[in-house]
Amino acid sequence: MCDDFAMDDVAALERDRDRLSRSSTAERVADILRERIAEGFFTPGQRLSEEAIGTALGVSRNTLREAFRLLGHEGLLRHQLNRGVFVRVLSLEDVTDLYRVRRVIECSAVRRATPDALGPLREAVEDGERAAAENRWRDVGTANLRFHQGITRLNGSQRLDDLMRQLLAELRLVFHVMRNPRSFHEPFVARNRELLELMAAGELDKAERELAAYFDDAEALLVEAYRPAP
Amino acid sequence: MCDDFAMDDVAALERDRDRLSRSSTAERVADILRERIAEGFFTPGQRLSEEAIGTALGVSRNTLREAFRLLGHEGLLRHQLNRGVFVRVLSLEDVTDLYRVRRVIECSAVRRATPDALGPLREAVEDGERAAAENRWRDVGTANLRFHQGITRLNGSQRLDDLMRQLLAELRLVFHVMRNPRSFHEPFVARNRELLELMAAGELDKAERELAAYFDDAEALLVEAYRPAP
DNA sequence: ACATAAGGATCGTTGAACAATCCGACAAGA
DNA sequence: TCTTGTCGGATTGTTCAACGATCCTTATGT
Repeated sequence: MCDDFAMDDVAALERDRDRLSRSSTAERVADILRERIAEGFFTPGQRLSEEAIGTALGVSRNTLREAFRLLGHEGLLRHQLNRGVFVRVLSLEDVTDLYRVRRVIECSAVRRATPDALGPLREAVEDGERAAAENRWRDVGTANLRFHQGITRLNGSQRLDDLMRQLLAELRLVFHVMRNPRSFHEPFVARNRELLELMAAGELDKAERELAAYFDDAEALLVEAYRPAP
Repeated sequence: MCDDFAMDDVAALERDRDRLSRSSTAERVADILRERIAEGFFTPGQRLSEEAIGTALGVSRNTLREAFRLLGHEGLLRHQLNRGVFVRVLSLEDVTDLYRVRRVIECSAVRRATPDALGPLREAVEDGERAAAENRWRDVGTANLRFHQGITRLNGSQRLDDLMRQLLAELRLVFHVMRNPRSFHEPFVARNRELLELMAAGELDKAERELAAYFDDAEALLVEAYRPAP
């Protein structure tokens, strides 16, 4: 009888799991498009045709339009009335603003670092170092984004985590335009390690100053080289 | 001839301005709904019926669904699959997170205050004081929100301004649930004045500490009294 | 009282249709 | 040759009708 109750309980939980993953078609289409943009399949400036994509994905235009609206607020798409939807091309001002926000959020986060919260950051740093040693620069970039998402999480705010996820997705659009990702990722592998060790040692003021300098350098490097199509 | 060119130039620019303000019906519907939520016409927890609102506004359900998607990301609406769209009810955790974000953003902003940038803040403080003297507590709340949007603007970041606009709209949902807005606005009229004067005097460290204490107090007051419907 | 089935309301999606807008190609005029 | 105007085609934005799926409420049976 106690065993019977446990079996029913487990079955009910499995049904709940099924419900958690249900989503509307519009949301699933948005997921697909989000991934395709992140991996560079759809490139900055490209127009997303309702007709073509609706046909390719086997969904109606209305559903696709809902999906486009879902992505609009994430800074990935730009709607132009009567002309369609385009993958965003970030301006130099956008890049500058991205870094301004990152300074505010990530420098605040670093001041809250405790050694027991650094596990995921350590992992990202190690993954980045490994990928760099093997010349996998795309993977270095990915590990770097994880490192910064991890820093943000030190703030302990869901909203800031969500915002940073979006900012890093936008930044990825910037990198898609760049010709040589190695030059933007390579210098920062060692600096991520340095930041991590400063935080682990509790030298939080120093970590914050180092992170601010890091952003100054990263921004200058990017602004110097970023050439969005006009 | 040189005069003719100048006249044509001006006329072309005016036409561009007309184009700037054109928007799709879905966007205009979202604007209307956003205002109606902000003013409390649609209240937290209320379900927004596609049928009823579509009929009332004279737009099709598809257009309305697009408008709902536009508002979803602003934290004003909550989609529930197969059950409809509801005006968000913020949880206590939401309130706590809102204040966490505000501390990060607004305390960073205060450190950047310069006397020549304080005009709009001064105006908001004065409007708030005037409204309080006349017992217009809703207007006090509005002036308070303007003051804080003004603080955020000191960061000089469009993205942070947009984020704060959204956070303050969410906070307004919290106030709609509260029974006595006066008790939440009154103590902060004088504290806004104090913050303003500290910034004007260049005492930025002190202003930042005062703002952090302000948020601790405001959050505690709100968390103590906020009772969202279950 | 509890469980089950049925009915109604509504959401999610599809597809067709039409009006409006935009862009490109081409022709005409200076 | 360059500029302007016109037209046609492509596409977007919106509406409408329809249908299946889901959820909630109500009714019925045990």
